[in-house]
Amino acid sequence: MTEAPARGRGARSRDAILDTAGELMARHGYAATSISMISAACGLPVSSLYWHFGSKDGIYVAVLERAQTTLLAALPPAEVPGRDLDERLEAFLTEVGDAFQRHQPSVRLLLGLGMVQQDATAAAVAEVRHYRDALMQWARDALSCVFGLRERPEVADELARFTLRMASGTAVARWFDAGAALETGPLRVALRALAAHHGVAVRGAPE
Amino acid sequence: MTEAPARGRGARSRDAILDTAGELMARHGYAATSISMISAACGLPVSSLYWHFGSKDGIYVAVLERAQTTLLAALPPAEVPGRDLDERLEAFLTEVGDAFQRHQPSVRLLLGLGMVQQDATAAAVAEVRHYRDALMQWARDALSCVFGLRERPEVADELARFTLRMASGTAVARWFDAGAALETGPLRVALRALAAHHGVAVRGAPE
DNA sequence: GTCTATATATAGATAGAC
DNA sequence: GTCTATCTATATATAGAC
Repeated sequence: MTEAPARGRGARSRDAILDTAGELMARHGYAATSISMISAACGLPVSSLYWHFGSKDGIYVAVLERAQTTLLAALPPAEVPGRDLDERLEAFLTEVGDAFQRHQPSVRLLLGLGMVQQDATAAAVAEVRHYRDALMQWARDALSCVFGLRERPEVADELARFTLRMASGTAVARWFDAGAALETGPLRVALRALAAHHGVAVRGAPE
Repeated sequence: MTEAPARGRGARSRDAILDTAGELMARHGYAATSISMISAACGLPVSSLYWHFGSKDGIYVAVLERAQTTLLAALPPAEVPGRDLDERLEAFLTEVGDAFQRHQPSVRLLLGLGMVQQDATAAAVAEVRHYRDALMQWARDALSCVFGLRERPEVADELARFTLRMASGTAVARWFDAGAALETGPLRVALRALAAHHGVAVRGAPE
């Protein structure tokens, strides 16, 4: 969206800046991360940061943009494999749990916007909204595939919302208790029960 | 913990400072809220803020402390009323949903610490940990009462964790979509299913 | 594209009169 | 306890040589 990601000398600097900025912002938050901190951490002078991104907010937007791209690109296809519901549900939960585990910094970064949303640029907010929408749609599609909900979009919607909120809540828990993982076991039971509650055929009781 | 809350001239100022500081910090986050902003918003000079709280961090701790006290005091007794499981579960969910709705700023404030945790004082972190622990214990006790889990503490634990994570996730959702409420309907279905999954007697199928 | 040097504003915090 | 005035550090951002 901003520029091609892989080129000569300047592009490497660009990436280095985004790497360290992302790491620092994920750890300290946007407001608490200063340009000088980023400069010191990545070795390039402040003026270079401004040459590349124009402003602190520009860096922020670029960081979010990249985190979003990375995270969305890593999502598996919404066509969850598996011949029956149980296999697909298992595959879905494994994928979600893994992605959640692998992309901790991105998740943190994107969640963190909440605390600065009021001050953030329209561009930054839009970036995160887009990310959120894309994630939601993916979850909806994947769950629709898992439970066969092509005719019941509102159910797919509820299940997706449920799943994402549980994931967000777990991310929050991780702020206090590093190492908190997405509990896919209870989530599986809950999703099955919710589907069944809406009259979706769920071969075999949850227990 | 810091001083008596209701006295003459100075105490009113103290409260005014905490009110506006809490509001600003809940909206912008800790780092993005400056002493001068608070001073301007509440009318008292910066030196008064320092006289009362010593430092910006002191204000933060006091704000968290008060938010915690308020929130915990508002929690209903863990002895959830109701003659059968369904009545108690309903009462529990209503209470949680209401508290969640009523105390939005406190929740936001306490969640927000996550983003500054790395830099925050030990005192601030301890404050939030204590809050979190108290909330968790309350949920555990209440759910234990709802489902009759005195002999199954690990199940009560799982249900409480599940509930709190869902609540946290919903708080996050509210950052993007104001007006997002705790969906007690799906939560009820999920909790019943989880209890049943662990062999707890849950008279009547969830649907 | 990267560097040194710097402009300008505001941050957190204090001094001391009242 | 509250005020005005101020110290010092650091923030974002720019200028201009290389």
